[in-house]
Amino acid sequence: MSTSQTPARLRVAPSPTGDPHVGTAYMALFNLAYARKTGGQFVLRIEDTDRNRYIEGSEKQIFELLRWLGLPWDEGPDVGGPYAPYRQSERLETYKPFVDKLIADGHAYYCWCSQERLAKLREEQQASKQSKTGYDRLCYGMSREEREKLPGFTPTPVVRMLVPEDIELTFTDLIRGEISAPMPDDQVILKADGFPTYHMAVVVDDHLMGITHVVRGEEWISSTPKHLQLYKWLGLTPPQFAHMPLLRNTDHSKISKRKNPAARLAWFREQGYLPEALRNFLQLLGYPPADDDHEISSFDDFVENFDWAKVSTVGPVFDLKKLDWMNGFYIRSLEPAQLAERIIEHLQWTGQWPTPADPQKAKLLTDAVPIIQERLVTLNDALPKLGFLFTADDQIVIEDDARKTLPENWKEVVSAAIDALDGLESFSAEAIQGILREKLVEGMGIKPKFAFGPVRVGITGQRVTPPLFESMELLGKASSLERLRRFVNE
RNA sequence: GGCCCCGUAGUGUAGAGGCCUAGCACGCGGCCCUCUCAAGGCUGUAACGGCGGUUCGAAUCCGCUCGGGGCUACCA
Repeated sequence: MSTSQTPARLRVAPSPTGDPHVGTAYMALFNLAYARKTGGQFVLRIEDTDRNRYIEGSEKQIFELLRWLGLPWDEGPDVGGPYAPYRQSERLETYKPFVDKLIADGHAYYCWCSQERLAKLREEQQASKQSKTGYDRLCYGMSREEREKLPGFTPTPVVRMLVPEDIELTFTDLIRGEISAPMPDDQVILKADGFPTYHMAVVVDDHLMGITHVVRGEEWISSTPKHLQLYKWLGLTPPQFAHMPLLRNTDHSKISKRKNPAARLAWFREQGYLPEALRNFLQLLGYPPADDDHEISSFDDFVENFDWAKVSTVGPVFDLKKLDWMNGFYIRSLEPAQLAERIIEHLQWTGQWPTPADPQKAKLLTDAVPIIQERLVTLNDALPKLGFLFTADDQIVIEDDARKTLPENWKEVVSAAIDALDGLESFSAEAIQGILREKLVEGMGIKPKFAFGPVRVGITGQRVTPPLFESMELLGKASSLERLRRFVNE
C-alpha cells in the first residue's frame, strides 16, 4: 500500500534529436510509476539545447509514442502547466541570471579557446597516456585582451565552471546507495551560441520546476558531481537521484539504433506490438516481477509495489523472444471484437488499409479474428494468416511446400469432399467437420491428417492455415466448393 | 590511457551467511492433445566468471584478478 508519502515531482527529459529512443520510454515508465505512487506529478520537458542535432518533427514523435505507450504527463510543452515553458530553447533568458551569478561569485569564467585548440589538447592528453585530462584552464583569470594575444583564440567565449579541487565526488543514489564518480574538468555551462549545456539547464530547470527526484540513465553518474556542485554554488537544495541501468544490445553495449532496430521506439508500434505488452516488458527489465511465477502485471500493480531499491544495477539485454510471447499473451487476453478493432486501427496506421475501412473487409476480418487470435504474435501477423479469405477463388495459388504434402490419392480425396459438401444444408464448421469425418475418415478409412490435408491445400493454397472447418464456414459454401473444384480439375 | 559502475542458466530475474542438491519466466528439447500451425497441459536442459580469505558454514561479507559497460564534447 502506498503509505502517506510526500507527493513527488518527476520528469522525463528527452532531446528531439531524431527518432524517439526506447530508453526514453523506459525512463518515462519508471518516472511515471513513482509520481503515481506518491500522488505527485510527472513532467515532460524537451531538452533542445543542442541546435546542431535538433531534428524537426522529432518532438511530435516523442509526444505521440509516449501517449501510445500509455505514459501521459501532467505538465509539458503541449499541455502546459504552472512552470511553462517546458522547452529549454524557450527558456534562454531564464538561465542567464544563474550563469551571471556564478561568474560574479568567481565560480565560473569565460573561455576563448577555439574548438581546434581544445581538440588538439585532448588529442595530446590521450596520446601522452596521462591520468589527468580535461581543460587546462588557460583562460582562467585572463581578460579578453590578455587571451587575445595567445594562439587558439576565438572571439565568442563560452562560460566554464571552475571545478574546485575538493569537489564532492560521492553522493547517494536511490538505486545504488552511496556511489562515487570521476573527477570532472571545467565543464562548459554556457555555449558560444548562448545556449546552456545540459549540465546548466538541467540544474536550473529541475530546481525551478520543483523536481524532487531525478531519474535518468546510468551514463549520467559521472556528471552528477558537477550538478551537485552547481546546486551548492547556487544555494539550492538538490533533488534525489536514481540512476537506471542502461538497456543493452545483445553484445552488451549501450543500446543503439545502429545495432538494434528495437532501439527505435516507433519500431515496436510498426511491428504491431501492443503498447500494454511493451510497457509490461519494459517494466520487467531491471525490475523483478511482483509475482514470482507470473510476469504479467498491470501498471497499477507496478505502481502499488514500486520501490527504487528493487531496480537492478545491471544493464539488461533486450530479449525480443520474451516480448513476442508477452505480446501474444496480451493479444489472447483481448475480447475478439476488441482485437479486431486493434488490428484494423493498426492496418490503418501503417497505411495497409484506408480510413475509413472497407465495411465488408472489416466485417470479414472481425468474424475471422476468433480463429487467428491464439496464433498471433503481433498485429502484423493477422492479414497474412487470413490471406486466403481476402483472395478471389480464381486467384488462389497452390504453394510449392503445400503441394509437397499432398498424398498420392489427393484428387480422390478432394472429389469425395466435394460430393460430401455439396449436399450439406447448413455450412457450419461443425457440420462440415461432421460430414467430412463421416465420408472421408470413416467411409474411406483415411487418416484425418491425410483426409483434411488436401482439402486445406485446395481451400487456402497453403500448408499452414487457421483451423480448416471454421475457415470454410467463413468462406461460405459456394466459394469453398468452387475452390475445391478448381483444385481437383487443375 | 585515466576515473567510475557492474558481474546468478542463452535472455530477464529471485536469492540480502545456513530454508540453495540455487526458485520463477521466456527460449530451447521431449511427451500429451490435435485437421496443419498455434494455444494449452506435463516434463527435461542449462547459471552463482576465477582465485584467495573471513566463518562451523558463502551465490550472499572482504581482497585480488578476469570480464563487460559508462564517462572522459561548446551531445544529451
